Amino acid sequence: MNMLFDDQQLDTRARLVKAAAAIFVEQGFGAAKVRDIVARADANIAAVNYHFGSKEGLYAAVIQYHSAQAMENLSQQVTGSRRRVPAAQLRDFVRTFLQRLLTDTPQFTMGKLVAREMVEPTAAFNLIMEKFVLPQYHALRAIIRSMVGAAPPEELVRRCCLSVVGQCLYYQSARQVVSVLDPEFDYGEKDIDRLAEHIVAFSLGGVHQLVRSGTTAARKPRPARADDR
Amino acid sequence: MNMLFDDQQLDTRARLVKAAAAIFVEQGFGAAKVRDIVARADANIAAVNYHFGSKEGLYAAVIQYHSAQAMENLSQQVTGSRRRVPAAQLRDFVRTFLQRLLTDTPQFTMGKLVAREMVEPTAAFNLIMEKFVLPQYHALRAIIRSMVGAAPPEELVRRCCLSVVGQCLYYQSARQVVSVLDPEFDYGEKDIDRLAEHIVAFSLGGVHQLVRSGTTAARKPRPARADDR
Amino acid sequence: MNMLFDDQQLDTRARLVKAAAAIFVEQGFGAAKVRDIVARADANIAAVNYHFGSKEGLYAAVIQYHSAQAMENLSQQVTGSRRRVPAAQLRDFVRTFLQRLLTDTPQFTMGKLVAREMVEPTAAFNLIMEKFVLPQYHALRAIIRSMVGAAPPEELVRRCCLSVVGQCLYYQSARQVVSVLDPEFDYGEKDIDRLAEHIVAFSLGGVHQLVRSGTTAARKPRPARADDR
Amino acid sequence: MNMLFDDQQLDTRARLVKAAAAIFVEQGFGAAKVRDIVARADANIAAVNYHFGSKEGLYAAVIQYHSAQAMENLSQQVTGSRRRVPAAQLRDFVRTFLQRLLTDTPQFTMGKLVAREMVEPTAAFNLIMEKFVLPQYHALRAIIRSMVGAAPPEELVRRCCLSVVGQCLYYQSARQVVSVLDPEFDYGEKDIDRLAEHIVAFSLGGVHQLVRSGTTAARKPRPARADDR
DNA sequence: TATGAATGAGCCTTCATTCAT
DNA sequence: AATGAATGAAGGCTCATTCAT
Repeated sequence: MNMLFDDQQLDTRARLVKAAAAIFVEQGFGAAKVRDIVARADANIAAVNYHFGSKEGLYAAVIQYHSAQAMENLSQQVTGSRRRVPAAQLRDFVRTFLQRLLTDTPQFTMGKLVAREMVEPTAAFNLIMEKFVLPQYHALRAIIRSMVGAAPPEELVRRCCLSVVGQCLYYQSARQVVSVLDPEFDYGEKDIDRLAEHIVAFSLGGVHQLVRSGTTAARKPRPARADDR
Repeated sequence: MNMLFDDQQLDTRARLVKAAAAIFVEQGFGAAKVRDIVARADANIAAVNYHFGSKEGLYAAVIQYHSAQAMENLSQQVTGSRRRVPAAQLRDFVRTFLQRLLTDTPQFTMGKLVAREMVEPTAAFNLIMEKFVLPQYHALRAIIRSMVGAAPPEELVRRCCLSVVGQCLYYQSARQVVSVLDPEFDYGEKDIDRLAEHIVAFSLGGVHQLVRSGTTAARKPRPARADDR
Repeated sequence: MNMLFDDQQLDTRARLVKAAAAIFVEQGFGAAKVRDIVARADANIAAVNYHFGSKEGLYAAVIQYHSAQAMENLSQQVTGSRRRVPAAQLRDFVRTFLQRLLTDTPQFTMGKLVAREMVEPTAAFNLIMEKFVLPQYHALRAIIRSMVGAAPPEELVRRCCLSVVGQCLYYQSARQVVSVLDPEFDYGEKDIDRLAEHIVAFSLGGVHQLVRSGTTAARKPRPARADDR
Repeated sequence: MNMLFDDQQLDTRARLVKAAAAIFVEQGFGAAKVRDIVARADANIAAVNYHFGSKEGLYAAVIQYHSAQAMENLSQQVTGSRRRVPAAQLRDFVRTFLQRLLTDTPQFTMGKLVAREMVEPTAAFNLIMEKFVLPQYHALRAIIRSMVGAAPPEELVRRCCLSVVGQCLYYQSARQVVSVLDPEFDYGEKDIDRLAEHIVAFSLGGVHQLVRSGTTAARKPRPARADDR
């Protein structure tokens, strides 16, 4: 049911948002030039000011435009894997997270833009946090919590979340490094799936290890069980 | 052997390199202004082009200037922990890596600059890779390899390395996010030590889990064997 | 005979003229923005060019719209004080002139607009001269002439007129200066009345002095004669 | 002793100030374009920002540059006519004031700029008041006060000052009107002298009339005389 | 060797006007 | 008759670089 849009059929406003998303992702807010954006959108230089007030306004519009859809995607994803075991939920989360982050299809631009905003915050940082980062973080935290039980302190859960997210984000933030260390990794669907498997396995091992060892202020480490994974 | 430099005693060239390092780390290459750099170095506006040819040349000089010392630091570190068990070597590596990345002392600027270069590569990317990233990567790879033995494929080792590095780098790249999710984490020495403990424990668990499960993307984990870990 | 207009009942054209008058007076022709005018008139951005051809056309329309009423006002005023002695006529003239210039009621906008046009002429200058300035000037000239008799040359009468007008206009053109030199002068009705008294008395003294001394630029004032004044 | 400067011999900074003074006087601060100024000064577009920070900074520099000389001129003028009778002092004041206001020689630019600032205040208004307006006002007030004695209230003196200044300023602010009403007045030296005579005579008559009549808030109203009005 | 001045390309933004419906 | 969108010229300003001494 994916409609194919010819840019010609979109109005100027939509073309600007689309072009801006691509260029902001490629170059970052500061380095992006509105002249490049309007050229790509086949619009007039003054159109940005007319529709969005300023370059910053356009940036905020890009975020707002995608946030509704992103929220829905997340809730679908959470709902869809709610009845599965925690490890499977984690697998779903990581795979989807990586897809959004690494896939080059235009519908997944936001992941890259969000990643950029984490590394190089702009005035829209709070908006990004609220609309994208925190919802995803809470989803992940719920999964991790369901894996470790109620006993471990919040701090342990939080650090495990950040360890998971950090592993994923690295492949987006440090693409160039990855392409040097692992030239065969071409960010295709298959690569991403295998990477997801790795991160999930690594993280499951990490989480269980922490629960077992009870470090990081853990109050009651539970004994390891045979079916842990 | 740490010489104390009074800025007044440094020549213009050295003052420029020092000031540039600080500002490039704070703002990135693109956003840094040479006027700010020369102001901080108490030098003339034309000094950058005179001494280094261009803003890019100054950036390269900053990297070159620090690379020798960095190499030495790394080899000392590697030598120092060579006789310890792999887990302890990993602990040393992670702790040092995090210190360089997160500590605000001026002598550790390069870690942040390298982190920035991974996320936002410039013309100096290759130089950075060669002088900083690859040496550290090889050191980490050797540690991981010594943990898993000769059997597991190179791909598994590489991914474990990136999982370790990704966890560390996230705390530098996404400082703003961390400060929202964990406001009490203030990047002090104690915080960094505890964080290192977490990442080491998490990563040991992850590595062992992957060794247990046999391959990077194996669907059917084999039963754990006695000599695991 | 003052009709009360509800802005809602005026058509776009009339609302534009009204809004434009206010904004042109406040900011001058050059600094006024048609976007502000149409916003105030609750009209479309294209309405100005549609109805008046251009910003300049709107400005001309504002002047035209008010000129008919202004002419009538002046003739009423002249007729009303025709049978009084010249000094009383001058008092009427100055008081009315100042009221139009200094009072903030919207029905007296034109005085301020005319004052602005004198100081900063635009393409509409000739229109303003013909419709507003010259009629008033001729009225004032007639009063002065009736005070000095037929003997004094036209030049003397003209300069006296300009001296009277200059005194009045200063309080409009240099409002900011007046508010510094005389902070208690708040352009209220009472202030304006007292100011009119001053200017009339000062000007009567000036005119009589010049008549006594005989010529405009006499170097050696002749002794006063019995029939002076 | 008037040195002739060839613009080529002035440095960029001075050429900018000179060109800016002329253009600011001609067009006002808002309408003046820095591209026109730098073209006239034969300088680069970035020179304004380099030397003065901004267009506003250049405007302030123009004022500052002329203020020192203006202060000195005024004090010389005051000293020079101190021993003369008040009427002669007034004649000196008005003549000098008019010359600065109306003469087209470049050394007298400030008068016109100050006049413009009174009518259309900018951010530099306070500076202009302090450096130009108030000193001249105090000089004039002293002259008027010496003419009327100590008895009349300050308000009367102030209004007489404003009446004198208003007459003078009108010939600058409303040049276009004057050129219509009095086409032969060409702002030459002779015209200005005769105008000064008129304004002085008119004002002397005005001041004396007011002292005689004791109006405008006089504390002790004298009994009305038969020949009043 | 080292500097303060000068340069020009290019940035975001503003604004009166025109277009297409 | 009237509108919202679109236009393009032009504005002030920034910045790495080069010039002239």
